[in-house]
Amino acid sequence: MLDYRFIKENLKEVKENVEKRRVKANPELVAELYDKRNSLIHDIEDLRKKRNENSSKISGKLSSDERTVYVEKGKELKVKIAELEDELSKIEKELYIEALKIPNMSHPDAPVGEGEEDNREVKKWGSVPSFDFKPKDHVELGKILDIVDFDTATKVSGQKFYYLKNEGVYLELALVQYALDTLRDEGFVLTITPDIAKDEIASGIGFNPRGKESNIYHLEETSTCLVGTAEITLGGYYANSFISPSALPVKMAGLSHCFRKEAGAAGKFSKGLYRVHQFTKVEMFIYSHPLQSDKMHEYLLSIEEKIFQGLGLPYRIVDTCTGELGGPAYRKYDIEAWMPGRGETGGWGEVTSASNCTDYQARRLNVKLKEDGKKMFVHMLNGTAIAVSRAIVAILENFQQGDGSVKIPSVLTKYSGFKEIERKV
RNA sequence: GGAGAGAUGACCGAGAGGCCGAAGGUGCACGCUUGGAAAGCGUGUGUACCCCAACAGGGUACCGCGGGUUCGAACCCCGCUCUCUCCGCCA
Repeated sequence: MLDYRFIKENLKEVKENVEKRRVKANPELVAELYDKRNSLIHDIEDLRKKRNENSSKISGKLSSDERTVYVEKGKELKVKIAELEDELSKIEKELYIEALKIPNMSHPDAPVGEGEEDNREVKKWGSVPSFDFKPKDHVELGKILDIVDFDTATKVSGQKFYYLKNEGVYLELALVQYALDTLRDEGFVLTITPDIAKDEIASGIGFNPRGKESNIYHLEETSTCLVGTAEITLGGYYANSFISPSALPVKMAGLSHCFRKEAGAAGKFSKGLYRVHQFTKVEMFIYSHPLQSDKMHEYLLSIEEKIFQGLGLPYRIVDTCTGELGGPAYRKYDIEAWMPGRGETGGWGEVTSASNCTDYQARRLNVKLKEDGKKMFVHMLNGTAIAVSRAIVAILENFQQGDGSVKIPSVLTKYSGFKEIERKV
């Protein structure tokens, strides 16, 4: 979230940004509530001061008459204070809820726009494969290679679940290892994170753990949820703490499962592995000095590129437009890999996303840094190293052969133990 | 899951209704001392928010979290969470 005072003092800019982001939020109301809150606090503190003075008089030697007077006075003050405190807590609740709706400010260079079509393509890498046969999509390939089974998963778990089978299993593990090795070499601290997190952590990151629109699964009778990404568990790692400036940037990688409800997300590009309720992902996370975060953002993107270049997958980089940034991001780069099975002629499909969330998450999670006696919130960034299910889509579809077999990127073979997957049916 | 013990500032640790934002110690910072260092001495050393031009000053709150009792609560009462020990269960 943004700082209340910042909202009030930069009302014009915040309003403009809300427009750019295409979100429903009311910065003016926040500023108003903030003022109301402050004046209430002022009054309450004043009364509390009186109460403290009054009660300290009672501790001295007093006649019983005097004593009674002060006690009565104290009782009066107590009632008044309680009234104002009730009012304050209402206002604060409202203020908080309203402030939460306000998105992060946007990077001046982020393209302004509404939807996908307004994203700015900043780079293309590799060449889109041309086939001398009609390429299959990954669903069909998964079936004939006998490595992905949707039908049984639908019976057992429901729609948008899948079993990985046979080489599919090794393919997932190989991708994970490849990503982890890459990140280890980059000096990241490797972790396997919990797949469950407390609501307060999830919402600190910017996920709404409850509610119908929420994309994440809340666990009944607990105040926890299944993580939609390890961004949550990695971002919670340093919640409520100070990080020493000399330790920055803190670079962490987290392997986790990701669970997403994806309610109402059915669509033409949602088939197969592209949009599923559960997948495995290696996530990168950086706690950065505020002055370094733009640079760290580029760094995360460069690692993502390295990983996809290593896999030999053609991709493009997109600078996400303001309407698509989501609440916490200040700027976001997506990598979209070429997916020949997408639509009639193939298309780009998002495989990674790197966001600079500046201090938006750190403020709620209370992750600070003290430098020269000054305290500030750290900047938090996240990026996908490998979202396994989507990487599999791209690999199967790009590296398919005329006979339906699929060649495996050479960087993976030392982990997978095979160079290609042969057709089984 | 059952039983017990505990949760105080960066850390250790006092405290058992008003004199406590909190003794003492350690650590840390600065200064003195020294050829230099150690020791020693002195001073300082939490967080958040509000007022304010002010990292000058003032105020309020915070002793795990949330309620309650009281004129007044770190201290009393209730609920919760977490940690430790023992038992059970178990990959």
